[in-house]
Amino acid sequence: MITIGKLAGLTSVSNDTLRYYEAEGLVSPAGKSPAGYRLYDRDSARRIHFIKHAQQCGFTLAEIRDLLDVRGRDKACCGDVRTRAIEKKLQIESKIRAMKAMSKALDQLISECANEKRPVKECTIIAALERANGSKRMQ
Amino acid sequence: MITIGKLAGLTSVSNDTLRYYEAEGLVSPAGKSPAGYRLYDRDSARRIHFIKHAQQCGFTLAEIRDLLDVRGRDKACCGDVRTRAIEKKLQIESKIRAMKAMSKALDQLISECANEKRPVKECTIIAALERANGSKRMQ
DNA sequence: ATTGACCCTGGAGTATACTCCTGGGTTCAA
DNA sequence: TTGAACCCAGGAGTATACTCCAGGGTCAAT
Repeated sequence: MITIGKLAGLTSVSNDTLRYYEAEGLVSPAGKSPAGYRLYDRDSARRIHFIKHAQQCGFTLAEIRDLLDVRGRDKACCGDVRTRAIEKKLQIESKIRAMKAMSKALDQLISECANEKRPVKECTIIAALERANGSKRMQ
Repeated sequence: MITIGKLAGLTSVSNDTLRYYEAEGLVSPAGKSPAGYRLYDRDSARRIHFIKHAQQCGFTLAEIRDLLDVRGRDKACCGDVRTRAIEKKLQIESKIRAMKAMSKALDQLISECANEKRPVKECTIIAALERANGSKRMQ
């Protein structure tokens, strides 16, 4: 059983973040000392690592709470987890598409700008952004 | 000169958003009626369209305020705008790379999961996320 | 006994881009 | 003249994931 500071050091998150995770129902200490200090066990550390890695995979804390819940359920099967992973991957790919569209729109704007010295009044980038009905490249 | 509601209708943003933009220094009405109603001109509509399109290109409101500022400066040249567009494109591409890494990590997790019916205790996805030191695919 | 490092609760603050609400004044048509 | 539709200011609320603070208690070593 370790105190909050030790767990924080072990997992590279702050004490505040651990308390925040507890408030959010993600990780609870295994017990409390007589003085009211939080005491964590090994599973707590596993849960923190789980949270951090899931975040790196793009899951929000709410989704991670759900995953942790599945992880703790006896009747749950691998497919329950897999479904969530696939769903998240689709979300991420959709965001990537949106960002690629932005990147492409910017490319167009940048390449259309022939003369950097031109006064801003004649700037093609500004003009393109002002146009009432966005051209095809901006949706 | 049109009232806020008309401009809102013209540009497909809400009255509240227009007032918010004003508070943020993005668009100010050209004047006010005796009763204190905001009165907008044609340039206001152009500015709103500008804001919306720049948002679609991934610029934040703070960056857009800066772009609008450049747009209004006589001494500014096209290069000032172009530089910002290039910078934004780099930011977006960096985000795309991060999201592709997430997508790839999820792919690995999903493909490693051989048996969907397996109980969650043996779930390879859960296990991978718990591992203390993330594997190569998760950085 | 005291010092410093640690822990506690509860609440506020951060960033972004709005949205909604309260309580009131204005404009216009019937 | 009255009612609907519009406008105003000021402030609070939304989501996300923390971070920081005040004011206090606890623990180990000296």
